[in-house]
Amino acid sequence: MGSQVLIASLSTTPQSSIASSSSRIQHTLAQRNHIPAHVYKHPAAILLELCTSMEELHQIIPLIVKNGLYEEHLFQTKLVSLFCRYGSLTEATRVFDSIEDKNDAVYHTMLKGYAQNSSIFDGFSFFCRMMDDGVQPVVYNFTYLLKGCGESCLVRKGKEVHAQLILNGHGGDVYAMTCIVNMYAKCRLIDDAYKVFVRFPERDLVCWNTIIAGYAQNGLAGRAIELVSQMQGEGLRPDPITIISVLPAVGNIGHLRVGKSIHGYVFRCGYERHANVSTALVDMYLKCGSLCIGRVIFDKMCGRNVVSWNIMIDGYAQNGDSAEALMLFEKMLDDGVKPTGVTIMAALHACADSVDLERGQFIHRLVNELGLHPDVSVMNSLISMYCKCKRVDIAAEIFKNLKGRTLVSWNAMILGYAQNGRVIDALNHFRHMKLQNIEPDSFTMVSIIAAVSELSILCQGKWIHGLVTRTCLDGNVFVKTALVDMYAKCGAISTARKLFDLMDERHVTTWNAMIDGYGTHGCGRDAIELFREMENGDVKPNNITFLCIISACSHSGFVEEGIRYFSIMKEKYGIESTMDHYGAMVDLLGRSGRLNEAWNFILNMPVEPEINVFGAMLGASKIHKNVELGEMAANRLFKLNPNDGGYYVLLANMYASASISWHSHSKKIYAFLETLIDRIKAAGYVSDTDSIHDVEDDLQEQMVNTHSEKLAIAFGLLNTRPGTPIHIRKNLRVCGDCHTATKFISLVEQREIVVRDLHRFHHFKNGTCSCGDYW
DNA sequence: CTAGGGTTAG
Repeated sequence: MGSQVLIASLSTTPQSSIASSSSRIQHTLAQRNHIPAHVYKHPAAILLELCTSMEELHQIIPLIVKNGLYEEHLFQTKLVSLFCRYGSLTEATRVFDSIEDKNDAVYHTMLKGYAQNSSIFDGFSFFCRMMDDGVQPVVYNFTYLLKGCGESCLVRKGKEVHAQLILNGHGGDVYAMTCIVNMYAKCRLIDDAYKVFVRFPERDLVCWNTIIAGYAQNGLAGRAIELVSQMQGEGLRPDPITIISVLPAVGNIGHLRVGKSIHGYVFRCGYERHANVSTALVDMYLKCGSLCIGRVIFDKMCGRNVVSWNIMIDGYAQNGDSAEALMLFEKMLDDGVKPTGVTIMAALHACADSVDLERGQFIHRLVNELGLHPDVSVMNSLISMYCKCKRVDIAAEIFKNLKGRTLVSWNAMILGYAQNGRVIDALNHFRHMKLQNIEPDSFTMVSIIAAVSELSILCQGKWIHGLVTRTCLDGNVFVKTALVDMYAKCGAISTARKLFDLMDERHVTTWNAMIDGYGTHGCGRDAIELFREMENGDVKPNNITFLCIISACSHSGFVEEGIRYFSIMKEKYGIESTMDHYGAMVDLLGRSGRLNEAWNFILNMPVEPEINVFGAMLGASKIHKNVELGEMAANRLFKLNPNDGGYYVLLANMYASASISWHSHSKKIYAFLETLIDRIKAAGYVSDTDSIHDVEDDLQEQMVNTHSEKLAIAFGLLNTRPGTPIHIRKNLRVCGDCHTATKFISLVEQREIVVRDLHRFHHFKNGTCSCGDYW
């Protein structure tokens, strides 16, 4: 605006009146005593000082040319500098090239432009040209290059500059050496950074801040905090930048006590007026899990910027409070704050968590309006959101059109397919990714392993294990956990345990996977033993751990133990129950036959029971043939969701009629099955028609005898060598008759048969089942 | 032209 007035007046009024109106600027310029007064006093020089955008610059240039000032070094250098600042290296270079007698200053300015606005390699090329042209570099020229080396992680180049500086006798220059420390830290060579730092003859606040930020950014939070104390021991007081550098580290290790003491210091110094300091405080509290304190600071801070909003919204999203995250996001839009890519990613995260497709699509439109579609990270978040909302089709379309896909994009898609049960698509996508020479990472492998686990096919599982080993990703704790889970899901529970035992580092999900594995295999004792081991270790159980252990107790009939776990969850670990925990408890009580207790448990729940709770009640009523409670549960179920009620009825009917008659070998299988049934009947098997009603008597036996699991076992026996264990997977609960029949088959055929049903594993061997007829 | 340090993110 100031420039606009000046531009207007420059064309109409004498120079002197304009110059007198900007005496402060003129004074600054006058200090540059090597510049002739007629140049620095010229109004065009003042205009350039006030210039704030490329548009204004383009308006000023004709005036400079018209006044014959274009030949003056001051103007040439200033133009090069401004073009660089506004990001146009082309125009800067055009001005630079047109200068016939270039002075050192314009070389230095051009170098700065290249180092900051172009690839660091262009910076080095220009540096070489400058040397060839006989221009001697000054110390600060190296600092431009060092910054670029740090940003691009170019250690080799950085070390060259380091050597150059030492050779030129700048080893004691605090400014240059601080740049070196920063460069090593950014290149993740924090030890090298520290070696340079300790050799400083005198340490000022800036170099301390550099090394503190270096440790913080390299994940060494404790060391960063330690250095702040050390710095204070040397009589230096942390400034806002020290605070902003160290707080993320405090948050990362969740050290609330240290965070609070820093907060106290900030308060005493009055630093909370700095928006960035308050923002860093909010971030720290959120990362330490103290959402309320973070929110209070956020609500009363002045000068909230988009980063503050982003941190707050993401804080809620990360803590699972999607509703509050989205509420805040809308408030931000209402306040007229323009979202950035980070905002959008946090909001999409919240949409995905709450499976809110409608809002997700609104944000998708917003992405286009804001012109954020070239941001690959934002597009990756959209892919994840659509996958989570079961719209893999839309996600795949976005992926197809995505320019500059990253590994994250591929991972999001693979995970999406895996989570939506599209195992084949997941594997195909993985194959395409490798064909394009994109190297998988631990995230890729976790998704692929999870997808393969779905199949419950042991040989596939072993194949993926081999693949993981070949890609050298088998050291990652999450990959190993996925493998433990996979072996358990493929029925190889002892292999799972062997892998678990071999792990030197275990995450809470690792324990959960193993406990759940024992649970679904009916090894309740092992699950309880493992939980005890966990309680004595360093890893704290979470709400999923309790879900696994309660369900393990349920599968093995350890009702009292299950009840105890449910109570210590809240009392000892302060973990609140979710709807899944209530469902697991109803299952625990109901399955063991304590149906009235289960019903009372539902009536006494502090929150409204949802579908899963009544579903468990209905299932238990069915097992124990309690029609009265079963109907009550079913009624509540239909009220909550009529469609799901239909699903349950369908489930019951399908149970009796499922078959694999489509199979090409069906005739052969049916014939074989007939002889098999005869053989097990000879061994004492009696067909149970109890579970089928409304069908004519003579058809009943035939229907039961052709249940899908019997057909599948027959298929397995026909197609594998004698003695090979047979793995069967069933998406419903195994029926009583099939269970009995399978026991007999395992005896007469001398085969180990592993059946995975909707809830658990059954290991049949020599006429008995691992579930002890309890499931 | 005339130098060095900082915050959000799968």
